[in-house]
Amino acid sequence: MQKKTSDVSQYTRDALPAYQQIKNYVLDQIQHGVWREGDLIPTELSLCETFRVSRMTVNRALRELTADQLLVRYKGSGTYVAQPKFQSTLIEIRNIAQDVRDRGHRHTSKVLHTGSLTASKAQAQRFRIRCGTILLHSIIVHHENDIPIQIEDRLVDSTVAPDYLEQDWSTMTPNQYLMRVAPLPTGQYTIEVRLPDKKIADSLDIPTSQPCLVMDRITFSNNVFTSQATMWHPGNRYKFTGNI
Amino acid sequence: MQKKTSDVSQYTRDALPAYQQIKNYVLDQIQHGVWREGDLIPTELSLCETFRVSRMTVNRALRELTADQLLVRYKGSGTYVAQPKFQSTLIEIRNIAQDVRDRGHRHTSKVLHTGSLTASKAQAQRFRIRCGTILLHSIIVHHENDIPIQIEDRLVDSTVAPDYLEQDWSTMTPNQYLMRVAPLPTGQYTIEVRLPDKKIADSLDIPTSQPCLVMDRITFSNNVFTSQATMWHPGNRYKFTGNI
DNA sequence: GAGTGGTCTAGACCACAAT
DNA sequence: TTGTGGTCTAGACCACTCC
Repeated sequence: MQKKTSDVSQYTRDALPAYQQIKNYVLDQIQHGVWREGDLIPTELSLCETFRVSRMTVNRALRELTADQLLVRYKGSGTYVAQPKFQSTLIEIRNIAQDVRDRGHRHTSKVLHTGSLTASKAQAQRFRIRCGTILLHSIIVHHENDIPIQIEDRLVDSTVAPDYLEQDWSTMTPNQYLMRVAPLPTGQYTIEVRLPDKKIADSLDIPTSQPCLVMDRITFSNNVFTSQATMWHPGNRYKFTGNI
Repeated sequence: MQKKTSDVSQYTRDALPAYQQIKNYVLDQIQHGVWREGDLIPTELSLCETFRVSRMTVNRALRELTADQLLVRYKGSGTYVAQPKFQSTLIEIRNIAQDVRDRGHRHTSKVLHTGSLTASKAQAQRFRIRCGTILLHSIIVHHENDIPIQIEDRLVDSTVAPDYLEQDWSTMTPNQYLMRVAPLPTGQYTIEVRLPDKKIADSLDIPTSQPCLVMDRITFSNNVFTSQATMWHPGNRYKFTGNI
């Protein structure tokens, strides 16, 4: 083990191309929180010495990670860890009523329920975890300017985030928290139209006859299950927007 | 003008990096139909001579286009124009009823309307085009196993695809066609819940009281407006799925 | 064996940022 | 002025495909 320069022998052992080994090294530094958002990372020449390769090889690794939006690079300045892309997918919930209005949105949230349970057989299969794994459960209503915009029903793997239920959701959303403890999320989602039950309708301040936009999302970090969430939005007031 | 090797002087004039000039050249050959899906394109060494650059520069251009899924490359064989990717975004419409069923889906489509119009002031602003630009208009119903799954109401810029209305939609969807004439699409979309009018409801074989999942999408290719589409899906039968 | 893409080197010149 | 990333060269060796 060295001090200033990390020991990278674990990355150079395998038969992968050198540029891929460097990419894996950088990815791991970010994923394990050694390098955080906005941090300046080693220069190309520094990585050349560390990995004993030419500059073009390091350049390719860093250029590809930049194309993947994991790094940002500035000529004359250096290479930095990028801010994570917004919400994981297409999410960015727009208030139809206030679409034309300015900003100054005030976000508040209210915890309706917290608890824990053990994964059922169906959940275990769907989440690719062992049956009986402890899952932490939260139901939170999010408001924008005192208007409910989302009910978030979420399950979190307790082995990934044992302190999940102790967080203060007035200063941080579950998404923000999970992006920190489980970066580089992958997963699947569905979007559909559903009618809310009485409890959900009341919490969203809508009648049970009002169809909702429902997003269901399962996320993994490093191929390990992190969280599952079902998010309900009143269909008369909100829509999803995104970029391609 | 040359014969076997194209005249590429129009690409090498500007001050762009050499690898970008080569990328633009390849993109144009595909966009203008000179090179079509599955075609073998010139080798790296051939492009080195054409553009008078080193192999690493050509390699970078072709490698980036491969990462963008526009080309596929085989060691020992050559570089080919890729088959266009499916739907542009997160789309992949699942039939809830047949979710568990096998494949063997049969896709058919029926053209409800075609025509052309000139861009209104609002459209011109929204699409970033000049007022009065000729837009080609189509309304198509897509069926899967004879069940209507989507109404696609689309506007296409006639300068990008003047022969749009002459296509045979039984062999190709508008999306597939547009991917060929305008590769690397970018743009924005929204997803919302809406009630269909009588005409849309009838075409989708649902009552007007059935909420629909509606996706609206504007696409640009090379920062030039290509197309806008509004797509209606019956909310009781279908949902969107995707990966993060 | 000839041709292809996949990777890599050890230099180089440049534009730009920080100082 | 020094250090950074952006680009480019003119070679090289390799694995693979096709003949």
